[in-house]
Amino acid sequence: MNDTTSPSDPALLQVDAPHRELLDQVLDKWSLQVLDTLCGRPLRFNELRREIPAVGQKSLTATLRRLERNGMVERVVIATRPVAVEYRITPTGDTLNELVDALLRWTTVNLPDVERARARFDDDERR
Amino acid sequence: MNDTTSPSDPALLQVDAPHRELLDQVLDKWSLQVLDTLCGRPLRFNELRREIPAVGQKSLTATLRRLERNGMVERVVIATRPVAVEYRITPTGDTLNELVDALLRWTTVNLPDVERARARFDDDERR
DNA sequence: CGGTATCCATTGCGATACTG
DNA sequence: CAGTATCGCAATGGATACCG
Repeated sequence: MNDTTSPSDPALLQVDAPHRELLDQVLDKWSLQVLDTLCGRPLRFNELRREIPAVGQKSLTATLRRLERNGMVERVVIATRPVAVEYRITPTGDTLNELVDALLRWTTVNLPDVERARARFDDDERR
Repeated sequence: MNDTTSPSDPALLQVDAPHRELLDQVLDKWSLQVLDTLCGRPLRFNELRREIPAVGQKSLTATLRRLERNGMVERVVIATRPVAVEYRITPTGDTLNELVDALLRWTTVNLPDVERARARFDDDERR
């Protein structure tokens, strides 16, 4: 109806397209939570772990490195002893986070519909 | 600055939350492309395969079933012989697709920044 | 504290063969 | 045509141990 949302070029979503690769690197399993948790206040590595209890150390490190490489978070080393490391979201990361919030709002709005659809589907499968 | 985008409740993104589970089921590797390809015109199973060459038969079937179960696409069986099956996006699926387009626009806008960030990161790693 | 290195179980997914 | 079934490999990611 409104066509402010229309690019929809399927080519950009193909697995080898750079646009798609970026989405994969930045919307993966843990990135959503890291981005959202980091939004507003910077956190240290272990603080972040506590905020996201389900993530393993290895995965969190990998996620942070990937987000840093893509310019979504900034890694700040504070040279105390032992070292402290602070992660903070970048302006670009913030714009991404707004879209993540939009996704979250979408789930909130549509979850009831979805659950009805699931119930119908599972019921039809039974017979 | 504008707070029309602010729910940002981290709990909703936790791995076990229903909101998060929905996102996972509907934004996975192949769903984005299927949704986008189906947007506008319904397609048959093999037409869809041709539109998304990289997807295997098994994965496409699984993706379509999942999307159907969540009410994002509708599966219409046309009783010819041999049978024809048509997949079409639902109104709910359409609202999701608009968000996918927003993500795509985001990558288009930010890809230059991202590539600079990557170059800087990779360069710093070298030394 | 903030990681890296290693091992190992699970999962994802393509290729292939077969069916109503 | 539109799937289902089975196999096998590669990658994901958790658990654990160790380090500057």
